[in-house]
Amino acid sequence: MHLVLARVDGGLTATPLTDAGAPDGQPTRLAESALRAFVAAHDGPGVRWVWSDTARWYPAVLAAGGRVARCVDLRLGHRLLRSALATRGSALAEAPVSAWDAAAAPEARPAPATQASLFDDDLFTVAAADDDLDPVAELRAQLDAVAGATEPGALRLLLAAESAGALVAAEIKHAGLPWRSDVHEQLLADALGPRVPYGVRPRKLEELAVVLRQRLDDPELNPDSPADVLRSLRRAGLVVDSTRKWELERLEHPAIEPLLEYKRLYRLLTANGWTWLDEWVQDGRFHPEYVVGGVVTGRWAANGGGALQLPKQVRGAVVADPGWELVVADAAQLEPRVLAAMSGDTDMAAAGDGQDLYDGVVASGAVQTRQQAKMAMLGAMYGATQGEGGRFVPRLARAFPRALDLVEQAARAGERGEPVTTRLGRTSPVPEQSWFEARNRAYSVDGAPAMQRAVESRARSWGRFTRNFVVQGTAAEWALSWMGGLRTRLAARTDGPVTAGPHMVFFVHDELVVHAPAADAEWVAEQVRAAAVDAGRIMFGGFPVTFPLTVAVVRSYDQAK
DNA sequence: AATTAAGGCGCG
DNA sequence: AAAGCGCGCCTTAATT
Repeated sequence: MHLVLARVDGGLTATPLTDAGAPDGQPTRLAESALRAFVAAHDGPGVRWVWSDTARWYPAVLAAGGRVARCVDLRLGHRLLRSALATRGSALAEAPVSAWDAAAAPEARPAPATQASLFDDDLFTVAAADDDLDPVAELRAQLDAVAGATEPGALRLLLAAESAGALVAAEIKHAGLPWRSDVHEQLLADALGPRVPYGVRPRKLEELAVVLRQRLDDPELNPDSPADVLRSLRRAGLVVDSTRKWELERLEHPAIEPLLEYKRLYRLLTANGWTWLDEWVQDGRFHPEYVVGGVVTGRWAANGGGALQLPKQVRGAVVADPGWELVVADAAQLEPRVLAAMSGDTDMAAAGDGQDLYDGVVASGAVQTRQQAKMAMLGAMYGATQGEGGRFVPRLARAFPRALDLVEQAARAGERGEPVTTRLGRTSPVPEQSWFEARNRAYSVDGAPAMQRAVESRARSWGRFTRNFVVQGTAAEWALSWMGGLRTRLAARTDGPVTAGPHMVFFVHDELVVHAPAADAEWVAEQVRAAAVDAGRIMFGGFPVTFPLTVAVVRSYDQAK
């Protein structure tokens, strides 16, 4: 059954509906402070909590020590179904833009918890009223759209996975990634020197700056300014177009080594230095705010703190609590495996069966080395035409025609301005109107050749986007299925708050970190693997593709891999 | 003073 | 001239 939560003048209603959306009893009226108890009393295997936005409703439940098994995130569903090819023409897709199309309003932040407010009902405040949103009507519209869709089963999986992901994201933010500030600070001191106030150059950087000015014979050089550095390098007689790392690495000059070191440390300081630590780590936890579906392909984005760019350099500060372990799991060569499965390429799937997929490609004879196999595979999925990647793509196409044909077809569709879809039906955007207008103009009687070249270039660019969309998006669906399944498995282990037992604390596209009591760690590792097997079946049925993981049980994140 | 663009680099 | 995909976020430099 569905239990639809809504906010009405000063309180909440919970409206029971059947799985099909029909009335299933009287709505219950309750006070906001009663939500946690109500959830605890009514949650169960057959229940789906329906709400406007997980990010607005669920934090209050979590803060009160509660949790839910399943939910329907209406705003995420709305966005998927409005744009999906499979629901084109549905009432939901045809309706004018409404409040459901707006981004979710930010979560109402409870006042900082004081000793008194910890026991105050105000802490459980959910969110401001969504007066213009009718979740019951919206749920029915979504159920109707799915029922009339060309592939309702896939869409149901997609919606369930997206909503499960929303629960995971909220729980990760709630629990936080264990973070040892003292370890981080030691690491910064070792690399940069003693802590300095914001705006002051740390000792190690200052020393490198002195060396740079001397070796470039430029006493005024500001190494923080790329334009300044570029001028200085050219004055020293170096032929260089930018100060990008890969370009500098090709140069022979005594200033290059300290310059690269300066840039490396400067990056550490500005991205994950003392300022970051002060702003993002509280009470031994980093609380990443993920944006579910924040990337067009369906990948998550992150808001603040750079959760999806956590440098390997600082992962040593991620340390399990005493008596706990981190279970770090990484899906090996996820995207090529997804491509093999979605294209039905049994040869490519076989290349990855029970081994590193790139090694399997080498064993197939298509290329000579693992590095070539990797470059070629990435090149095929990204649309490389030149360089190391582009060079070996044709060999891959001969060895694995079905897989390569799938991405090729996606690229052609994109070049024509058509949408493409993932395995479960997430649909790519189409180019802006101006893209089509420019194309039509270029191919009309007065289209200049330069104009046509520009248009063709834009078309190929969009084709590379759609080429990658189908693979990256389907991989994101696999990852959502993996996480959602793991979440259910972990939840069955422990009652009570999410953080009482093993729980997810970090996620980066194809990698997961679970914080687990030491006694549970091996069990968790098994569950992580089992969830990956489940995800493969959910997405690709009986197709013989495997999704091997590297799983490590470690004390700190840097010890994995 | 505030906003936008460009350069650059971290992650997958 | 074009150049393998998707992001977020830091800084400096340019613009309003």
